Amino acid sequence: MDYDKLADLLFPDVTDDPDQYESMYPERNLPEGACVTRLGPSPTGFIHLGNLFSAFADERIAHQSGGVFFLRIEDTDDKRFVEGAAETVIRSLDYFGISFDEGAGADGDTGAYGPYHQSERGAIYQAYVKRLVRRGQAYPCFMTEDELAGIRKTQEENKENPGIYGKWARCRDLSYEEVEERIKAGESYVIRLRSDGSNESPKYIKVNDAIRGEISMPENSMDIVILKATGIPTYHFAHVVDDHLMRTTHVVRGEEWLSSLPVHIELFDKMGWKPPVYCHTAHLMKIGENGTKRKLSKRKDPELSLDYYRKDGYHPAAVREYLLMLLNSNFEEWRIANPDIPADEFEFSVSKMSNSGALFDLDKLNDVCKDVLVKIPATELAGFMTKWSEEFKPEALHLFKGQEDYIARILDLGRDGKKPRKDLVCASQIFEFISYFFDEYFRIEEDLPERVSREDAAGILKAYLATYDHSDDQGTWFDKIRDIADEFGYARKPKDFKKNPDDYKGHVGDVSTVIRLAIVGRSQSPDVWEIQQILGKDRTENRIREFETSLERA
RNA sequence: GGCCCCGUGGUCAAGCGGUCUAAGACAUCGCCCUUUCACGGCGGUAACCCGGGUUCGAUUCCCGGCGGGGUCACCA
Repeated sequence: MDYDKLADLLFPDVTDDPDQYESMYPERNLPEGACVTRLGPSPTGFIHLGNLFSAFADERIAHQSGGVFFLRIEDTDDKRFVEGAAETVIRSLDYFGISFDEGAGADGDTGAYGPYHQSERGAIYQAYVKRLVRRGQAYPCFMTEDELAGIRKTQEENKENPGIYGKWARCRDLSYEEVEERIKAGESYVIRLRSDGSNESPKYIKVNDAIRGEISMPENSMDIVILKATGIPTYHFAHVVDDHLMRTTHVVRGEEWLSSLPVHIELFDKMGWKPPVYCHTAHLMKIGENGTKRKLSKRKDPELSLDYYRKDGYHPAAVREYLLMLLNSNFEEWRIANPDIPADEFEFSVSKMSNSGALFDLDKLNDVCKDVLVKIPATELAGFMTKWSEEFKPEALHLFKGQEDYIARILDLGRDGKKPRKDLVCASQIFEFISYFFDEYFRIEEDLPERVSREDAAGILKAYLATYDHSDDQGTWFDKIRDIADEFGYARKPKDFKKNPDDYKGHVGDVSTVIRLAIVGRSQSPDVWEIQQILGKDRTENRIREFETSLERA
């Protein structure tokens, strides 16, 4: 068979010498040890937690080493195309503080290694495929879908390995004439790799995965499709060509790719290129309905969607912190030792990445949020609340927009000192947490303490109002409450009550709870005196009065 | 089913042949602090999947089971 002739028949218009691309996209001029990574999302633009997880790793590996992190849109499947994918991806990741150095962008590509949309790289792929054909390492295949399905069926029945190899690769050795004839007849065809691997007695290949160490697998023996009937390459081929030409040094991807690694290794080998360092990450898991771990699925699990966290108003810095914890097992300990250093200064290491699937733990995320939010200045959080309500709680926007100073004072309640309060988790929770500051949301949510009668409560409030002086300092203020406790037969100090419970109706805590109830509508809140200072004299007195009259009325 | 990955408390995980009567964090329980809650402090419950080897000695190495996950497309 004259492969040159076959190559020209298949690709009459392709005249490019693929070697020209080697000089068009030379080795990157980077310092020793700098890594080049990439994110290659399909163009649905939908970024989920798994992508984010992987993107953090990519970003850290590149930026920590002084390398390059770029975005390549992998739109080789026209069925999945969505307009404006690059913008969506960039926006989603930017929200979490991840930025690209080059690649696909909202306003076109930047960088010298493009195009960064696979759909625009047709000429490059074709040139290399043509060369493969010329070398006899790839061939056209005319098998129809039905034929393929039939093969699979017999293979299954005979318990043979499924796939196109050996005798099943029926188009492997077609004559030039037959190929020419079938093309003329308008038959559609794909280009398959002519694999050198043996299906019966495969050699084993060893690959050093940066996360998993040495893994050994049977070599590839399948004549996989490298160019679809549409002339567009499959993922496998595009990955090999692109990551070589774009000079990617580290490929971070999910472990679902592990099983196609032999294909990629053979492809790199046939192309005469050195494969990148592979980093196969474990999947994020969740507990399924049957109580077992399973991969998070983007169709079934809302918590995989980034919008899920945006809706609840999880702060990006917290999500980032949490994901970093899952990504690198020693991050958490580092964080405990270095509570105030930016996360970027943590020395990320690929080898410390977990190789078993981590269960997503909302409790842990919430806890991380508390620690992260307590370090964010209140004014910044106030702005965050405005943005969040703009998108997810528009009916409450007026409470935040333009009110940032007021909100900041509220959010700062009890956050100073060496033991700051940590009650802020996420925007939706914060809204709920501070809702009593908004008159339209304020209401009495809980009952009086058990030890306080309705009459006593009304009396306590009356007495409180009578002695209330908005300019009292905190000490004076609470002394007055102790006096009221005394007056109504409650112990001035809880300890007195504990010692002699029969001498009192309760203790000062019960009395202050009544006041707290009047002011915030619930029995738990930050310091009431500070709340009153923010609320102001009038609103404070009004709330006391209103609760008192409501108690008397009933 | 073939192939591959993974297997330490409820969860995330240290451990890389003896220092393991197995660290830490979250969750949980109890106590302390305290006008409530939160914070903080102290303490408790709780784990090396099973069976064979190798070894003076296995959580750690090897093999076999078992369990979980992934993958076997002209999808990525």
